[in-house]
Amino acid sequence: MSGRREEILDAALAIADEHGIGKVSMRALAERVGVTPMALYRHVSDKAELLDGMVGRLLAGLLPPDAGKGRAWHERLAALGYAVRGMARRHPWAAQLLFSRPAVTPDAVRVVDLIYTALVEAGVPDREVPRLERLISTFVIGFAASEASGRFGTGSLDPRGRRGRLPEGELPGHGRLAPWLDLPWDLDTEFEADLDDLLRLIKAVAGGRD
Amino acid sequence: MSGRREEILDAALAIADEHGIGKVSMRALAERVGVTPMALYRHVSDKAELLDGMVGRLLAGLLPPDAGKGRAWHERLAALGYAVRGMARRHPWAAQLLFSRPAVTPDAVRVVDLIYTALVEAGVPDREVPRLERLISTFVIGFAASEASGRFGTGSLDPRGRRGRLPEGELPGHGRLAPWLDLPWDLDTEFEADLDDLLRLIKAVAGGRD
DNA sequence: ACCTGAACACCGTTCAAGT
DNA sequence: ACCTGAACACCGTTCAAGT
Repeated sequence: MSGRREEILDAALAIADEHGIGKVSMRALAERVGVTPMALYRHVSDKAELLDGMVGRLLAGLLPPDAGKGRAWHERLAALGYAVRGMARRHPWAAQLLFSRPAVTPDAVRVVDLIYTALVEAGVPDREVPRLERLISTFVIGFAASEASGRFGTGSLDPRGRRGRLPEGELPGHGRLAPWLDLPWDLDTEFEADLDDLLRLIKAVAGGRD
Repeated sequence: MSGRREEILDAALAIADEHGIGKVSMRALAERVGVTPMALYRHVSDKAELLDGMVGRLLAGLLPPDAGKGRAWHERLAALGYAVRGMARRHPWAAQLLFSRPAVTPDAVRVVDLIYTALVEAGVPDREVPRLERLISTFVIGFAASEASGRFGTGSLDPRGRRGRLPEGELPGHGRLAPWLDLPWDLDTEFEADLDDLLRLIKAVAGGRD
């Protein structure tokens, strides 16, 4: 509709990408658009609605143009997973926001529908499909948010520091796994292995019951 | 150490539980403690450090006093999962914060160690244990955060509203699953089923390779 | 050691007024 | 229809000063 609203969302995305979501204020945004803060409220009802609009923009870019036609269900699911993670890496501020609101915009519903149809095609019983969709999307968004926020740490340094803080013997697990915890690890291959495991889980639900 | 710091954290938790995390400001906190805002900086270096301290408090209450001695690995994992979800239900503001910082406090490391030892006992190959720990904790925290923030919607009303927004035929998945989407659903049994599926996944990794 | 007062550089949002 | 100015009720944090 209004080209002004799109211009405002463009500017908000630019600020978030350049300086972090914390710098996206109505005042800073207004200055970037070249207008008074109050003028924004003509095109956006709220700051919350502004953030929703920003997330909506990213969701719109998530779907493959052909919806993955001609590819197997597990390829379509994996592609979507990689797309979400890639989006979170390009826009680290976005992952946290995905947790805050239900998927009600048209683009978000389309993404959910893509997962539904893939799960149905995989042979998951109809009544289990919505639950598995939430399981998968929760994990994928959670992984993206963890990565973006630094919850996964940086690798080799962290575990070493952790073991140092508590007395030996109080952390038997860390002690036994020490050789693996000291190794640098790669989130790309980890995410790949996680998606593999989730596909296996889907197949188990598809084949194991009903 | 300083009893003053504990008093400050108590007050911050009380404000967050009563009025939401958004009302936890240095100024409001100071007033509740009965002191000037600046006095807080003697006991807390930062607002970020204050939030870390609040999360630390909750993590300390998460571990079973006996570390689950005498119970099977899958019982210990499930108990921890329910504990995390319960915590997020009592303190809805906390789940989002768990995503923001790596688990480096002593209590957080103890929780990670509990999962490590359970996975080792389950027969998961050592080198896969850290990855599976991250997979499980990411899902559990993600579920808790989704529930606390309303990402999962409220049930019956939401899917009906969703389908209405897009033309028929554009959402084949929603169309097929309509009977299940209109049903009210229960997050308690959903979380139980999810944990079951994750335990199955763990067993598959434990038995299937290496 | 512990706390205060005043100040700086910010917020989101309302409301009446301008063109 | 669209934008502005001034104002209200807030923020986190620094810094010099008090006891």
